[in-house]
This record gives sequence, structure tokens and C-alpha cells, in this order.
Amino acid sequence: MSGGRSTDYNPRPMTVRTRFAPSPTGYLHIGGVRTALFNWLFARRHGGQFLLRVDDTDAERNVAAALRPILDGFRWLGLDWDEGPEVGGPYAPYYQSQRGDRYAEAVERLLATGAAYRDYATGDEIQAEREEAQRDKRRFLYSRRWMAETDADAARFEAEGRRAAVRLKMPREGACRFRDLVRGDVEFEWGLEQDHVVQRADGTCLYHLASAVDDHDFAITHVIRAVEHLSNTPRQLFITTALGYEPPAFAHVPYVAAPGGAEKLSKRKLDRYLRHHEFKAIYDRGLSVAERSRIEVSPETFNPVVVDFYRAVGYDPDALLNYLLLVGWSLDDRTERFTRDEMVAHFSLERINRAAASFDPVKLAAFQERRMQALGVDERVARATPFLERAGLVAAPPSPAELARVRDVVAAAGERIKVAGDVLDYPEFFQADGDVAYDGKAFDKRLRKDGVAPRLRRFRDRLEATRPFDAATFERTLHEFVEAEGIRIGQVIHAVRVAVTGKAVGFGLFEGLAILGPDACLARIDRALARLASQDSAA
RNA sequence: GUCCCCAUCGUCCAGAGGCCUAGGAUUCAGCCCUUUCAAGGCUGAGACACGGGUUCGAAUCCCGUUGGGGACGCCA
Repeated sequence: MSGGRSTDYNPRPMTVRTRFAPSPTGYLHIGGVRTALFNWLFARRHGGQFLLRVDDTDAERNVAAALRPILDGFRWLGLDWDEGPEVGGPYAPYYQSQRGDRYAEAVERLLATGAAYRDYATGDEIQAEREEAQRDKRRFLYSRRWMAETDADAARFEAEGRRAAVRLKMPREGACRFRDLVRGDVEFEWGLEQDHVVQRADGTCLYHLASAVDDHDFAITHVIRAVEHLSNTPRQLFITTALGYEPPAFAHVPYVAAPGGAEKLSKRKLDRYLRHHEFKAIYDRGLSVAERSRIEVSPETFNPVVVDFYRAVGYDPDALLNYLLLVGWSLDDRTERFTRDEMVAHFSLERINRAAASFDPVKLAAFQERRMQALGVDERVARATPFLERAGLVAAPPSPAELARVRDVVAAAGERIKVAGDVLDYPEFFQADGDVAYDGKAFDKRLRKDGVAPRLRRFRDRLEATRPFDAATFERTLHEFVEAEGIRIGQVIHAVRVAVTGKAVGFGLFEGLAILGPDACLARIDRALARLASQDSAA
């Protein structure tokens, strides 16, 4: 596939080029997004390009399906890629599974220059050496016993029925030094490095080789990735220089740690994180939104460690990005709120922290809340409506009347709607009068009290005569009523709220009554009164 | 086990020898506001892991201890 492309040296471009290399796993990890964000920001900051490369050297057949949620996640977050899957680019293809001939070519060159050798050891033989090293409490180093130094060696091994993998012939002396843009000067003893396999016996090649070749082929200037890769860097540098490439700059960012802990955040440890109360609260909240909006909850993706969780619950992508930016990076001692442009304008690798930081979903929620407050009503309506549609509370698409209702509710609920899915806390404004569910506790506390029923009936009659039917008028009416009855405001307002909305809590009652309109309000009060009467007689 | 890294409030960060009786955010507690719930306002609690140096002076530099973590694949 590499066609007529000249293979050896790409001219080092003047522009910054970064990449994020997802492997098609079917989900986008929150820590991965943070790394991707740093890459994206750095490229945008310097007017360069950000690209996506698909690390599918271990290819299975459903790469496309497993990649889609990841690309969707990037799109949702607004992290656009200049080159990569779906958009292509001048260095296509961007799938490692399609670049095999480039890797094979590189392996040949490595072999030709003596930077690599054909190795005929079997897995068991390597394993035996490894165990021996373990027993001697020393770091394993392959003996090179089955290394084919000549064609004759190779022929002899092959006659034994052995098949060759290709290993790097790592230096056994000296040190590999390089300057990491986050960690400063780092040094690794060459003598401690393995003779890593770069090509399997079946001819397929491995990640490190592919990565080094691709980074060169794609003219990547800055490799910004998680620290897990720090110790992989010497072997990649070895490959890179053996191939005659100019190495990119490296920046290894710390991993994102588990909530309240220090170990690496892992998608597979959800059960353990749920023991963390705050984490569980976020999860439960999301779960209730998902249930009510009938979102399919798969343990694979409905997980606060996976980005899709936040989309499903109605978080704002900018809030997530803003929060993630601050996990391991800061501008100064007080700036926390960043618009996308501000992030781009201020981001720098120098200010990335060296220590791992734990993921705090509660602080993320705080960012989300503030972000939501900053959005106008129209925007909040646009985000909330799909949740109501999925819950079957409005038609899809909603009628003009429904849309007006959504707008009224969202405006009245104001800051109570912290994630778009929170709109589902107010189903009573979208349900038929007879469908409104009563909170039993609230009903007992506010309505099942001596004297409440007759008073509620008197208030109902006053309400019926009240015009115009708006919040300000209700407030006046209520105060007049309270004075006439010689009671405190709390002695009637809670009863009205429970009767009309079924709940003890909610946004301003007067706004609520106005939104519902006279017919619904009166019908609901009558219904509550009837329920009170029937249950009293039953009891 | 071997190699490497990290270490400031519960959590995220600021701090690059004197501006630090350590600052901001979040969380938590109390108060105010209030028809409930939120929001908001105010107040408060809360940290330089420990031990040695260096220095007139150390959260900041050095060494050690302890603790935590990561990497050690014919995975990516």
C-alpha cells in the first residue's frame, strides 16, 4: 500500500504534529481522553495538526465496530482530528493493520544493519530463562542462544523445525538518555533492556516497531502519552535511530488514578470504586437518569470511568474537558474556568504535573454545574428535550405546545437542572393529571393532618377565582388567604405543592401552578382531596 | 523479585530559598436568605510524610527512611 512513497526520510515539518493512538476496545477511557486532550491542545496551541492513529496490530475482525464509540466520543467532546480514520490524510492509511508492508520493510532494514536478529527460541525456552533470572533475583536478559548470526545458523535452526521471530539487538552497555518535556532528563541503562521482539514468527509485527515507524511516517513531532510508556521509550528510540529517523520529542504525562486512591484508574474496577461514596453518588445519579430515559445500561460503557457515561447522563463536554484539563495541569494558583479558546491559548507541557492525580467525579460535577449555569435557557432546553423524548414524556419531536412547556419547566427549574438528564426530575409537568405519582411520605406529612382538607378546599376555591393565572397573582392570593385563615404560610403551601406535584420538593410553587394552568391545578387538588377522603373512610 | 518514578488540606492544584502565621478550587460543618429543594452570600474546619544535613533563612536544595505507584509480554 505504500505505493511510490519514498520511504526513508520525511522532511521534518515546521509544524507541530501530535497523535493519539487508540486501540479499538469499544470504549473511551477517561484517562485516555485526558491524554488526547493534552495532545489536541498542544497541537492547536502551536497551530499544528492532531491526528488519530488506530493501533490495531493485534487485529480482530470487528475493528470498525469497536472504534465507533471512540470516534463518537471524540466528536462529542469536540476534539477534532486533522488526519486519521474517516477523514484520511496525506499519510494514509492510519490503521496499523494496513501498514504491514512498512513495518516489514523496517524489519528488513533493522536486520540488514544488525540492529535486529532472527531468533529461533521457542516460547518455552524463553520462559525457562525468564524463570531462572527470577530465581537468581536478577532482571531477565535473553542469552541469545538461539540467535541466528549467519544464514547457516538460520538453516540449522530451521532444519530443527524452529521458526524465527525478530528481536532487537539491544546495546548491553551505556545508557539511553533523553529529555522528556514533562519529566526532565531521563536515563535508562541499555544493559537492562530486553531484546524485544519486533516481529512475530508469523510475520506480523508488534506495537513498538509499528509505533516508531508510524510516528516517523506521520511526521509526528511530539509524542505526548501516558507514563506507562516511559520505559518503552528506550526501545522505540533504539528502533528510531537504527532506522535513521530523527526522533520526536517525548512528553510522558502521569496516569490518572482511581478516586480516593493512587493506583491507575481502571475500567474493570468499577465495583471497587463504587465503595467510594462520592463516586457511587455520581454513578447512582447517572443510573437513575438512564433508567428514566430508557437508555440501555451496559456495564461495558455505563461506567464513570468511560466517557460515554457522561454523554448518556447529559453532561456538557466542555465541562468534562475543563475538569480533565486540571487533572495534572494548571495555569496558576487560581484560574480554573477555561473556555476552549482559553485552554488552547494557555496550554503548555511545562505546567504538567509529575505526580499522578486521582479522578474526582464530585469536582467534575461542580464544573458541570457551573457550566450549566452559564448556558442560556434555549441551550438548556435543547439539551434537556432529548431526555424527555426518550422517557416518553413528550413526543419525538415535541409539539410546539410541548416545547413551550419544556421551556417553562427548564426556566423555572433553573439551577436545579445540573445535568441535562435532571429534567426528568419533573415528570409531573408532562403527565396527565391522573398519572401524577404521590410521594407517600410527603402526602402523609403535608396532607393527612387534621384541618388540612377543608383548608385546601377553601384555597382551591379561591384559586379557581384567581385571574390572571400567573405566579405574581398567586403569591398575592396566597398571602391574602394566609391572612384570612390566620395561619402561617407553611401551613398551606406545602399541602398545595404535594397535591399538585405529588412531591415535597421542587422549584417555586407559584411558577409551577402557572405552568400547569388552572384546569390541571384544580383537577389535581380535587384528586388529592378525593384520595384523602377515600383513604380516610377506608381507614 | 529487578529497574524506575512520585510525595503540600479528604481530593485537584499554586508554591521554582526569604512575599508562607502556606494561597485557590472542591468537599464537609455552621449561619444568613427562603414556601420546599437547589442556587447564592458569609464564617469555619482541613496539608508541607518522617529524620538528617546545606543555608543567616527550606514546603522549596542534598541524603536517608517510610509510604504510594509504575514498568518489567511473540499486549497496546
